[in-house]
Amino acid sequence: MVSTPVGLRKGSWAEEEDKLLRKCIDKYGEGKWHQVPLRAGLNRCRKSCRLRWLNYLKPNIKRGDFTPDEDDLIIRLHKLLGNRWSLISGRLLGRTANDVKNHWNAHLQKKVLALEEEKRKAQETIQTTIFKPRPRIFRRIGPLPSRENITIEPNISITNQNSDNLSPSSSKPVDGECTQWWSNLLASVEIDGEIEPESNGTSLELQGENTGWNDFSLDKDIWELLSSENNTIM
DNA sequence: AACGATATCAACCGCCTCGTA
DNA sequence: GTACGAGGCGGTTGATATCGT
Repeated sequence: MVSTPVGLRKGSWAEEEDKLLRKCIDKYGEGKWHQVPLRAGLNRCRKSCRLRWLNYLKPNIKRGDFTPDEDDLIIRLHKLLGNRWSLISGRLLGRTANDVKNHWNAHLQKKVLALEEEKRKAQETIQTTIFKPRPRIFRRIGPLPSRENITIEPNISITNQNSDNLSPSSSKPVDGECTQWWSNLLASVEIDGEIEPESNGTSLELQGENTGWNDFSLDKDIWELLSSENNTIM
């Protein structure tokens, strides 16, 4: 055994020391740890006595392997609380903070890291199969329609309060932000239409007979989302 | 059987908080 | 307001056990 410069014992506890400490706690109860070494007749520091009692001698301390349920609870609580071992152990009947901490460092940390890595790889796999939104290409066939008031069937009207862009002559005033979005959209129209519009099963082909637009495609989901708002874009 | 690597866990250390004088 | 001591906590260490070669 190692001794401190002031003569206090360190290192593993002997059976006799455990007996003395147990007897002392039985007689005086827990607490007043500064008095325990004297009362018990132990040549140990107060902290050493407290630790030995809390982590080893205290009744109802659960020994043996952690159950899967306990593992699961520790992982969840650690996610919530971080390295607050005393709080975590408080939710696990009979387990000490030291036990939980050791178990985490020896087993669960690796397990959690492995799971996170697995999850990350799975996420990467999913991301590689995601279809990115394609640019919407509008092709004009025929003359541009008047911007005074563009109506997309059935009841979607595009109007603008800004006289520099779309005409204010429409029946309903429009929200500035939405108008800007549409203005930008319209400004991006390919005038000479060299690029063929892409077509797939998820896009919605619309015929704009009255608008001068021969065809354009819009993702169906987006379209439905937009048109669900009373079929009117502001 | 011998040895090194790795895992496990009890114990220690240093710091922080809180109560008290 | 401040100094001090006790209690408590989390990080780290070191001894021992177990496993693989």
